Amino acid sequence: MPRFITEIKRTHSCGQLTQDDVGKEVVLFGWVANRRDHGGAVFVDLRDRDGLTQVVFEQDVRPEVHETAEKLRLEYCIGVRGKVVSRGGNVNPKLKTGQIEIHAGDLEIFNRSEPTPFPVDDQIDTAEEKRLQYRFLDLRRAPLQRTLMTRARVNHLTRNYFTGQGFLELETPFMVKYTPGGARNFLVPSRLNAGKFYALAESPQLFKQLYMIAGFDRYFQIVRCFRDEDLRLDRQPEFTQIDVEMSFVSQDDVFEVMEGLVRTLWKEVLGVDLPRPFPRMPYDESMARYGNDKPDLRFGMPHVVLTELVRRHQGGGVPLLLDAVNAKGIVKAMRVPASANLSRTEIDKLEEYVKGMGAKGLARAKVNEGGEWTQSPFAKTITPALRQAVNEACGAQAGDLLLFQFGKESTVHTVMANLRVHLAKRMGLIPEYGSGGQWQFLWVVDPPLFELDEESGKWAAAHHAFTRPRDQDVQYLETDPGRVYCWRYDLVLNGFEIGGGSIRLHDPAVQARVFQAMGIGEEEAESKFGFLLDALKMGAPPHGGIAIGMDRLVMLLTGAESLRDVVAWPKTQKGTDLMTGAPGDVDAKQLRELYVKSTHEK
RNA sequence: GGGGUGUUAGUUAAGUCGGUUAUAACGCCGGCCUGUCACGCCGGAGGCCAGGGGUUCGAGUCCCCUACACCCCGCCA
Repeated sequence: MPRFITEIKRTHSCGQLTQDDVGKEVVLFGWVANRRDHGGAVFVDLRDRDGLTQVVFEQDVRPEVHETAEKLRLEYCIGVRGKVVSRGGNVNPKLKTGQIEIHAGDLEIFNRSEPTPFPVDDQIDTAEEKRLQYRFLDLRRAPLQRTLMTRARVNHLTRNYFTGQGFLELETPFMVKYTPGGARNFLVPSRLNAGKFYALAESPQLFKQLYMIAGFDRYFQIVRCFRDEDLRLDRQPEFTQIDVEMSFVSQDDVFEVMEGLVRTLWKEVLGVDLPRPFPRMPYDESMARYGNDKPDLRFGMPHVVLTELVRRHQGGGVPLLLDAVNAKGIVKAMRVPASANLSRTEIDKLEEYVKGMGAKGLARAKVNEGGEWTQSPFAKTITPALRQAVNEACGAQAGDLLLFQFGKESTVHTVMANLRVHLAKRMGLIPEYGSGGQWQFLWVVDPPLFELDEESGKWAAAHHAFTRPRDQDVQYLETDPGRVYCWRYDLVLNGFEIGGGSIRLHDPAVQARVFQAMGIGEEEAESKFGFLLDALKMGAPPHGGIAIGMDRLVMLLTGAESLRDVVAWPKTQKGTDLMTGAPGDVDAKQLRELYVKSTHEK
């Protein structure tokens, strides 16, 4: 009897055969996705990454093969040889291959399978903990296979696109020098240099700039990055960036190249034509209207900043608001349309929700026909003038609910930003994936170069120290650093930051003034970034670039609910790998070789 | 570091007001079945109710602690 694999080669995939193949002798390899044993005939749905094909084993055609087929169980890995037969009027419309079936003449069981800890089917309702523990089985399921195949396609299309645009795919080191500030680094102890450490690169940032200075002109890389920060739904400790840098470019040039990439991906993967150019919004407007720099523009409910209004009305009879304004805080409101129809209980729940984010409470006002407020802590004391002004500013109609936050600026923004998204979900304003849902791309541009560090009172680089300030703002570097805006940009899609970059500061003289403003002395700058500062002095070209969060992009592209669904081997929220058990203990000997001693007490 | 949700059979869930033998579906095991495709029928096995402590005559159920998973704040230039 001939042997599968060595003598009998696979001829087709399980998603390939159609009516046109009827009569062919074919060989399929795959896994038993389902079996239906009717005694004299056994039906098996054979699965590979391409699809399902029904295979029939009949007792009175090949008794010995049928006998083996009776032993088949779910997830057995098998090879089948047989004839493609039309199913005539008995087609299965749910299957791509539903017009045909295979009448098996030969069968080999490559490997049996123990009962799997959860069903390997398309309906994923297994606890994620179990899925991550048996990730290889989870990945056998069609939805995850489709996602990873899309991811592979994104990789391929990206390489094609950039190569076609004259970019060079160049590599950068993972093991780099530790630099304080920014994201926390994973550290790698050096065996050959006692007491010294490498850091795993949080991005190729400085190296890609050095490629520009070296003259490579156009660089891209699909590269793994590492950051030892707390995890989120859209954050993994190791993640992949589509990293890009270009010489002799303006912000518009960068946008054009990147919009071209994104448009290509959406067209090729989804068949969607994205409008061009992508809209842009100044950073300050984004903060004011949406409370963060990554607004989801698929729905409205913008914030209304009332700080000036309250100031003008000297509090308008509401001491709390006046206090907030006098303490350099801000006041924001959001109009929730009457249609939301929030119950008292629901609003109380919202209050608990915002308190979890540091809010002191959730002031509210129900607007009635006359524009008066009810169910509001402000109702009794607020002056009609301020009330009317607020109603007008918010565009409040009878039946609407106004929600307020006031106090520390950053808290107000965070709370209101999350509240807006929370309510939109509750109100069903966010289109579901595949429902003709919109793709709201947005460039958030023109942010301040510095932000005030609340603890130290010092100006710190809002992004990194090598972002180019706007030429007209350079004059304020010494006198009013908060007034200096810069060539920094984020690409936002549906409320997720999927990329960010900047035009770099290539002028060493301005660079020195930026460090000065941040309180970084020449010596400190030299020790941290000496090599880059040297390089900037030796004919550095004007340059800029961007990095796209590839995992996030694929997550949104595929409608996945979490980064973990687009990363083949993800970590849990505590950074562990439930399959391998990483991170784990190491031998004392290894630690000694690395000059490392743990201070952890068990 | 903080706030929230959850943990019951291999899986997904139910379990009322604290009450005596903890249910169901799917899966698994045995048997029957030649047109199923969520196959069907008959029979069966399967439980440290996450772990620990407490309240109680009595705890899956109430309280406290811990662990793990998930969501969020902080953090992530």
